[in-house]
Amino acid sequence: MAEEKREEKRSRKTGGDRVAAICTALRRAIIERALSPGDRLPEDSLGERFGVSRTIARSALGQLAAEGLVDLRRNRIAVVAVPSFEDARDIFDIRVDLERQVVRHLAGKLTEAQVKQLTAIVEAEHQARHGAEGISIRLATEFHVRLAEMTGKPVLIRYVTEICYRAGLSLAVFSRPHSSECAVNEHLELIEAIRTGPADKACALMDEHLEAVASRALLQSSGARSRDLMDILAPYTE
Amino acid sequence: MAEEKREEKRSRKTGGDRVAAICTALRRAIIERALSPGDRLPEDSLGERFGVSRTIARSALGQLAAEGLVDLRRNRIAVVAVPSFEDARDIFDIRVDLERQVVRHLAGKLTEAQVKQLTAIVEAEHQARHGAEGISIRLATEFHVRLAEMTGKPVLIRYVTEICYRAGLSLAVFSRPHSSECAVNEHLELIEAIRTGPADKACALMDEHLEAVASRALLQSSGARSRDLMDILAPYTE
DNA sequence: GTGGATAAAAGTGCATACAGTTTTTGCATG
DNA sequence: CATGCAAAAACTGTATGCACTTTTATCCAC
Repeated sequence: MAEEKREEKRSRKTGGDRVAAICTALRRAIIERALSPGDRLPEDSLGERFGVSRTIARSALGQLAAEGLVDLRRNRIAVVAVPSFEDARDIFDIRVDLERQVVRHLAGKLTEAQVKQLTAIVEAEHQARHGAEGISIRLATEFHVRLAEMTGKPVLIRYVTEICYRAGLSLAVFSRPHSSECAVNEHLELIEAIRTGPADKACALMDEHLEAVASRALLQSSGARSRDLMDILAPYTE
Repeated sequence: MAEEKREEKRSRKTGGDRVAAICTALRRAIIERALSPGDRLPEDSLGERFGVSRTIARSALGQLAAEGLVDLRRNRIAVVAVPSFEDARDIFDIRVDLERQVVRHLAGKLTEAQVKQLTAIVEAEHQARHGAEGISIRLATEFHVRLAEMTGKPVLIRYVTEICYRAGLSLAVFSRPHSSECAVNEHLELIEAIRTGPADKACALMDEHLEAVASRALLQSSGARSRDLMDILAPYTE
């Protein structure tokens, strides 16, 4: 069994950045909730799963740890990060600022092609609305990431992308199943506001949207799933 | 010569995160301008210099690349990143937002000990005012990083720290020798405003301060040192 | 059974070896 | 004397091996 060499198809010569490939796969698995906060990510298994050595898997984990998606402690197995409630709040605060910048740069400047691209994503969100929840969340994230990419500003893109993924992970911890995304309409309104509107108006709408997402998830359920011993035992300690 | 085993003193047993040690050293070298944008960082030399294998050096470079301080391209030697002018501008824009958050959280809440700590840094800045320029820049950066640390918010601390280092690197590219930091007084005023003042006022002062630093460096010298072939040859192409 | 020592298993930390890829150097040629 | 071009040197990409740590499983006393 161990000797099976599956996936030997690809050229295997100059494998175009396999670390990045693993990162991409894991990011997606995390945002779609195929992986949950706290899940273990042993280097061996990871490497075997992707057909690479531990070296590569380890490097990918390091990268994801730098992005705040993975928790890496010395001599310990890596785990999907488990953001605290405070972390989640801070992540959303920063996200608001960053995305406001995105909107400011884009307001009134979207090309027709860009509008079409964004609308397509929202359309996909609409389709996925009753399917697996993970897909909805991924598409919602993709909407914001794509928006950032349209600024063409590498630095801004990098930070927005990272913070969006972290926000998605935070939601996995603190939002309960069905409170997540009724936000499809809000995305449509956003497109319209950015396309036509003055920057201030569009920014305000983005603020509102993000604050709504955060509230739906964070405020009302602060610790809904927080399997913290203290909370669980609270009713019993009298 | 090659066989010399210097630095064999330390226990060598369970070296407490040597990757982080290298990162710290390089970050500091970069911010102090001992390393300049574009300088080469071969894994071998780096490893030898720090008494570790290429594995560790490589990992450190990966980390710094994730922070935007190092440029890493496949099969190519790593170099200290060379931010473009647009990057620099975007970095400062993001910095303003992040540091505004810091100030907002801290306004009116600094303890006496914290004020003392900050004042000590500014004092050191004052001392270093006529010494090596690199030291001044490091201390100025340290002031902002320490401020962020006082919020106790890990996420915010991480992003502010990273963006401050990137800003420092940007200044290395775009600010000319003596335009950098006359900002010692501004730091003192900031401490005072944050200690006493209402959040809005302190935020405004921080905005002003950062905008001033950016202007002194970025606007007036847009490309002063941009050793871009196109610029250098422009006068000759008629 | 329950607690607890202890040995096996599973994993990480790191150096090293080797294959493949630039980059440099040295040399012959026009 | 510039210009290719080919061989050597310098580096990176990745797998693997071994030491050390943590976790899990085992077994024995009580």
